[in-house]
Amino acid sequence: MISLQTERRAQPRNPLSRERVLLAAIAFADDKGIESLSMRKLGQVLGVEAMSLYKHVANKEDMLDGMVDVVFSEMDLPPQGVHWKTAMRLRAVSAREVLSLHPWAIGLTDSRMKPGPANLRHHDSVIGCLRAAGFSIEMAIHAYSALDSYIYGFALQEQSLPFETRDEIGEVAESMLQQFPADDYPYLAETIVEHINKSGWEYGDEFAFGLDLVLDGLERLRDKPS
Amino acid sequence: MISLQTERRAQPRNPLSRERVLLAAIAFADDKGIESLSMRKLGQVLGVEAMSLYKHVANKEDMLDGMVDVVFSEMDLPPQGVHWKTAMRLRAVSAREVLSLHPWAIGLTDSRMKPGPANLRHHDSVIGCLRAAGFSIEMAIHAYSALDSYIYGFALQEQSLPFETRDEIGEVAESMLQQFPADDYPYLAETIVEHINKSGWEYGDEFAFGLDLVLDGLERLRDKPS
DNA sequence: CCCTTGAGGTATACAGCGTAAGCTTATGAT
DNA sequence: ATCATAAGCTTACGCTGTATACCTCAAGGG
Repeated sequence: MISLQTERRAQPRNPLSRERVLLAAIAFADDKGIESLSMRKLGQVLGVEAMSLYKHVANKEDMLDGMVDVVFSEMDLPPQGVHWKTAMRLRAVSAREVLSLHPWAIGLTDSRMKPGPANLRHHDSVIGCLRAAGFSIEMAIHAYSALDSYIYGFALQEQSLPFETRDEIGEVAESMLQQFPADDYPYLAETIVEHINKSGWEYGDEFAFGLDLVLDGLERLRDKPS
Repeated sequence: MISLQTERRAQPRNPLSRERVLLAAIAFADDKGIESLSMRKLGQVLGVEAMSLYKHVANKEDMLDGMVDVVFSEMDLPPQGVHWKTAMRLRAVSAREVLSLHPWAIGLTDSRMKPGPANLRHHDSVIGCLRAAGFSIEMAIHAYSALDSYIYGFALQEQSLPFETRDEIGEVAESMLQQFPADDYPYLAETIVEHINKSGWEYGDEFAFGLDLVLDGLERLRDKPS
């Protein structure tokens, strides 16, 4: 009896916490995909019954919100003390990197309606960087909207590509070209055959092109009234 | 007996079809939200048992794919015979419009992995427009990636805004400003108070700004090697 | 005209889901 | 040692997608 107690105290169950739940859920989603993340399976991973999770999380929606905010907290904020373009580029690259590490996050749009503290902190920091660089409030809003649209849109497209590695591109391209008569979509076929399928093309490399397009455009407009 | 048969023939049950199922599903999702679209409820709307739907649709995933392709078919293709910038602007505006009419479509990223014919047709047409305007294959890929990232990203942000009408902006802004001490996110607070909450600001108006930013940038780079 | 046939629709059933309600157990303060 | 409280467990309910087997009925060939 007493020995049992001491044994138990020797290895005390370290209790769950909201943070442990969120981190486990993120790891699960990264690994097996968000669509197969269920409360029961997550409980199993944590050595716990499903209902125990509800002591640390209001419900699944709340858990997803929390997961998204953790993801936001992983993104670098724009560093201070450097040119605004450099700062914006660094935070954009970091944001894309994080979003591609957690591809499920971009799809949880419900969660973005209730932004968590990390999300708000991120927004504030970006706007602050732009304002400090001399952007008017109006231009800062324009700039933020344009940049974030591009970043999230790129992450969304990257995630929904039907291939993940370079090797897969060839297979997918081939099977696509077989499916349609190749005359139905001539330009698409040309693009695939002539370029995508050759050389070391990777979609990820496209990110910098569009990002610089937006940043250069913003620089030109910075001081114009709009 | 015979009269019964003739009566039945007078109003023959017009059978379901894949198209009718898809259109009803789209209407349902537009109306009640994609998250509450279930096979049983959809069957109910169509006056049919849930399992009947499976005669016209392989499974729910296939149905969602089909819905997304219908949405793509609603987007205007870039018109021929006008300046490429005009054509691109028109198709971009149409795409955003369609995506904001069917806000659920942008989140169905799984479906974009198996693009339907309307989706492929759209891609082909856009690439064709750029190539005809003198873009190299490489530059056309760059341009397409940049434009679509911006369009989808904007649609995604627009959808995940916590307000839908102008009136709601004020309420949301007020409740947000109350929630955080206002010193935590000073720039965010400033932006909300000084600009967003005033005047006739609407997020939708931001679309044109970023779009022209990208289009102008592309024009400048069109003939450069990359 | 009858009979077959196959497509369209139904009935039933099952495993898995989120989670409400009430219970037991472990922990930390008194 | 006691006891309040937090952590975890059990059970149960209504909902989901869909496999399987069945029924019904209009169309076409004999």
